[in-house]
Amino acid sequence: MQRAALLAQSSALISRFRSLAPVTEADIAFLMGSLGPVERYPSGTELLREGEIIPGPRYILAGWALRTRYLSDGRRQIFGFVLPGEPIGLCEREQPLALTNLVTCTPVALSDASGVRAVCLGLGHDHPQIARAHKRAMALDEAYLLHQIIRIGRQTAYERLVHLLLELNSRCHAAGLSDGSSFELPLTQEILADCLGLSIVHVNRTLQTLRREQLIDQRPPILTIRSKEKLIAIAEYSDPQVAVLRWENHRSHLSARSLCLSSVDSKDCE
Amino acid sequence: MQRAALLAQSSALISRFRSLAPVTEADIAFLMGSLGPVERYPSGTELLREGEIIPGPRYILAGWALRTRYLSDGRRQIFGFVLPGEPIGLCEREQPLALTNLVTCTPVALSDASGVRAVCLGLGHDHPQIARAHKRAMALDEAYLLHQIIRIGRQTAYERLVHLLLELNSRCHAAGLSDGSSFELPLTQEILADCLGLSIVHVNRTLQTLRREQLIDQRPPILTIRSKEKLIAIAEYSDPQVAVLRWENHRSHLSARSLCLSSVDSKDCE
DNA sequence: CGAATAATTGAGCCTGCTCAATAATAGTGG
DNA sequence: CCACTATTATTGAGCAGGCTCAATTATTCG
Repeated sequence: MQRAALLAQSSALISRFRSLAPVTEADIAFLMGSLGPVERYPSGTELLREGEIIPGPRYILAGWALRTRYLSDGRRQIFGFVLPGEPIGLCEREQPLALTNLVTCTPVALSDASGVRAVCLGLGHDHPQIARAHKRAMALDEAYLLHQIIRIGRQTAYERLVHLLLELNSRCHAAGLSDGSSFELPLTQEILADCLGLSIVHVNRTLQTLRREQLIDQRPPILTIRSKEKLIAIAEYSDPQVAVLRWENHRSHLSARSLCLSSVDSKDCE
Repeated sequence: MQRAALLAQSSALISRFRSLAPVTEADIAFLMGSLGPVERYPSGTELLREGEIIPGPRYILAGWALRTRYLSDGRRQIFGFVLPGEPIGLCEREQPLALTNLVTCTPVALSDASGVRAVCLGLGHDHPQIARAHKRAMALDEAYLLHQIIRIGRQTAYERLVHLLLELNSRCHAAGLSDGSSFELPLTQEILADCLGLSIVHVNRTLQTLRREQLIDQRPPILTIRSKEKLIAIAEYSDPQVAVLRWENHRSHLSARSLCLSSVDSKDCE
C-alpha cells in the first residue's frame, strides 16, 4: 500500500505534531490521507529561491535544509534550519514570496501539503488540534530566529556553539530523532560557521574544546550531549518548545504530557 | 470630539496601512472607529515581559519600543524595534506568550486593537485590504529579523550601522515619519550597540566615520541620509517593503502605487 | 545651574580571523 | 575491493577588528 509507505516515512512529522498539541488518531489519519506523494531530492537541491513565489506548501518528511542568503563577495549567512516534520511555505499569504533561499544539506523527502493548508491555518473548524499545533509551530519559528540573534549578537563562539547544539537536539527530539542527548548532526563545520557568524577554523577549535572538556562527543554523524545541565548553564539556553507550550498547560493535560515527552528535563525550562 | 483627536494621533498608523495595501476610506473609518482610547506611557515603560501572556493586541500610535533579552551577566540583545503604526501582540494565538521583553525607549502612545483583531486576521470577510495589509506586516516582521541576523552574523560594524539606518529610514517613511532621507532617530549609541552586537565605543567611532565621509548627517535627534545610493551599496541593503509588496503588483495597480509611495527609489529593490 | 545621561577620546589587549598547509574521510569508477 | 578525487577536518602562525578600561566633554532636563 502506498498509504502504509507514506505512514512509514512520516514518523518525524507525526512525532512533531504530537509534541506540539494533543492531536487525535483522526487528526493523524487526516494528515496521512491529505499529504501528497513523497518526492525525493539529493543534497544541495535549491528548494526555494529568495524573492520567488513559493510553489506550494510542503512538509519535510526527512532530511535537513538551510535558509541562506549571500552577500556579493561570497559571505554566506545561514538563518536557520528546516528539520524533518517542519513545513515549507505553509503560511497565510496566498502567493508568498520566499524571504530566503532554502537549500537541502542532506537528501530530503518532501510531501505536498496543499491538502492540509486550510486545516493548519484554521480556516474551517476541522481538526482544531492540527491548527493549534501549526500556530505553535509558527511561534517556534520566530523563537528560533530570536535564538539565532542572541547567539550571534551577544554570545561568545563557545556559547554560540553550545546554544545551537542544544537547540538542534531539542528540535530533533520533537521529531523523534534524538533520544534526548544523541542525534544525527548532518552539518559540516563550514555550515556551522556560516550559521554562527564564525570562521571554519574557529568552529573547529571550539568543537575540539567542547570534546576535550567531555561536554560533547562526536562520532560523525552522531553528536552526543554528555552533560546537558552544564551546557544549558554555559549557553543560558531556554527551550522555546517548553516556553511556547507552557501557556496552555493549565487547560490541557494532554498538552502537558506531550510537553514532557518532547522537551528536555522540566528543570531546563527556567 | 474624541474621534477627531484619535484621528489626529493615528497618522502614522494610517500611513503605514496605506503603504501596505490599497485600503479604502471605509477601511480607515473602520479602524478609527474600532480602536480604543489613547494610552500614554513614558520612556522606559515595560510593555511586555518575556514569557508572560500578552494582555491584548495594541497599536503603537507614536513612539518607539525595543524588543530585548538579557543574559545573566547583563549583556543585552535588542532583537528589533516597534515603530509607530506597528502592532503589539496582534497574532493568531489566543493567549500568546511574549517571546521577548518590550520596553519603550521614548514616550509612547498606544491604542487597544481588540476591536480590529478579527478583521486583521481575516477571520470574517470584512475589510479584506486590512487583512491583506496585516499579513504583509507579519511578513515584514520576519524580514526585519532576518535583516538583523545578516547584520550581526556576516557584516562588519560599518556595514551593520549603515544597514540598520537604511532599514529604520524605510520604516519611518512607511509611517510618514521620514521624507525619504531625514528622520528622527531616538536611539542612544548604547541601544545601537546592543542591537548590532557592538560596543558603545565602536558604534561611536563608526558613526563618526560615516559623518566624516559625509554619508550621514546627525543633528540630534534628526538623522539625515546624505547619499542613499552609496549607503545601499555599502550595506547591500534590499528593502523588505519592496520585496514583500512586489508579488501582488501584477494584480493591483493601487498596490503598485502604494509601493512607490512607501518605499525608497525603485532601483533600491534589487 | 547642578546632576544625570550620553557622547567622545586614548591606549592596550584579546577573541576570533586569514592564510596556508596537511591529514583524514567519503564518495566513485574500474 | 581499491586507488583516485573531492570534501571535510585539523593545525600553525601571524594579524586585526572590535573590545575593555578609564577619563573627559557635551547634552539634557528638572
